[in-house]
Amino acid sequence: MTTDWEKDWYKEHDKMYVATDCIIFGFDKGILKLLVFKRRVAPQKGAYSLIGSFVQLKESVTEAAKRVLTEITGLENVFMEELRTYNLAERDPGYRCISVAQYALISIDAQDKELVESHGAEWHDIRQLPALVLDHNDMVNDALKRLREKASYQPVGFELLPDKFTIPQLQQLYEAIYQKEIDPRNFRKKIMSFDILTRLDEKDKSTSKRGAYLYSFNSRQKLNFNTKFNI
Amino acid sequence: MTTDWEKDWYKEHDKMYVATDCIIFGFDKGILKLLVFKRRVAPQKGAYSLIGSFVQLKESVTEAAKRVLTEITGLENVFMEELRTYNLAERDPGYRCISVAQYALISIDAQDKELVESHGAEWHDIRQLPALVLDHNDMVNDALKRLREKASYQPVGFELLPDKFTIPQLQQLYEAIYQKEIDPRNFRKKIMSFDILTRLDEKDKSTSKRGAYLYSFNSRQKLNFNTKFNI
DNA sequence: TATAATAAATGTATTTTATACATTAATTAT
DNA sequence: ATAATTAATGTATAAAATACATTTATTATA
Repeated sequence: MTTDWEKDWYKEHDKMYVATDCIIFGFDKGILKLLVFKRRVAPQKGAYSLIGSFVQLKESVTEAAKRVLTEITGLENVFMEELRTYNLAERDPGYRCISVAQYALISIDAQDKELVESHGAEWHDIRQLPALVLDHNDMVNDALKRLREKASYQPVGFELLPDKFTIPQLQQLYEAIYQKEIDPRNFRKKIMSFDILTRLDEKDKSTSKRGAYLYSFNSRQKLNFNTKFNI
Repeated sequence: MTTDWEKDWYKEHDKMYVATDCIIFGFDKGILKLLVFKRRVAPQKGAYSLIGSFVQLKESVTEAAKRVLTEITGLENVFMEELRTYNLAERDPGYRCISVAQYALISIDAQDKELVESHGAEWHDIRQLPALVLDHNDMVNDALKRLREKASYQPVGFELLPDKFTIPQLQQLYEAIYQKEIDPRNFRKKIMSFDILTRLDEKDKSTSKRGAYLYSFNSRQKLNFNTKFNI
């Protein structure tokens, strides 16, 4: 395919490390959380960081992120989307390394809790995060911003809930994403208008005597991209 | 900062080439255009590609993109935003190389036309693009999609117009971005409601006897992010 | 077994925004 | 003076967002 001449042309240029870091969101008891881990190896042993990995030559960046995510949470087929690259020449004091940040939404109760703990990973309230290494706090802030933007024009975040959830739980999730209160009548009306939820014949009575109906999420295929979703 | 032990830890991992490719949009005579260039060197000499460069160790990805953009168009301070990475292990048949795609919006009449031509770069109607090398056509399609999304929730694309422009020109731009006709009464009403344009005491009479008032764009600071911009 | 307590569920009126649509105005060329 | 041409404008209707209070189902307990 390429001639030797062409390969030489490539070789004139610089190579660098490419990493990927995962901003992993979860939602538990009304609180939006982030999975961070306490580094057990150098560099920066003992410091908090996002979960990440160097990208290997044989794998795509996406594959690298999924590899590390599965390794730590036991989950596969997780919703994950590229956020952006962090690419300043001096961002990593060790070597030149760019990082492709990706954010993931996972259902906390689907995770392999022991596996997570065995890797030194911890769930932290998004409003009270520790200082993270390098530019990882920037990544988290940018990911949160992206999540809010995305939620403003399409239903989002169902990946953060268990398979069966109640409308009040879904509302709590939106309140956690936006960090503001939402009117329950308007919220329900809006969500229902999208026709993406199926009401089950089951109730969750853990938070009220009356109980709230459980719903499951329909495939999102029918969603019109231009749907306005201002809540 | 880092110990030798830590440096060894880095060195266990793979390095790769990091490139950046620019999806450069322009707007000329009512037509949305893309700047592509005919490669004068291997690999793929003679083929069309986006304008791009390998990222050097001493520069950020953003700097690399601006370097090549200035080199080819003579422009500085161009609007440019990261689109996403293209990172499949097998995307480049030569060597492992990921590309950070960035899209730029430039005012065609501000470019250095001769410089552009001297680099073999050409403006092509976005609706009739030639086949581009590697995954560059994907990049263009994704960038167009992003541009449309962005335009749906905030005024965008003023960078594609000269400093002074008329409302009909601005409408043409939106029609080119969305590839559909827009009602001129509703368009004007909507644009004016944002309070981002200043009417000048000058008219452009190149397209009508009556002439259309020229406007300039106010700083976008006052824009509310949540502004709905469905046209 | 009646009552209190509690969160879930619902409806309506008002305001804002989007959409659809046709005429008049300013200017130049003839 | 008139014809030709694009720019500029307004209004009525439909759809969506917002603000707001009461009833319902259920359990615990008096």
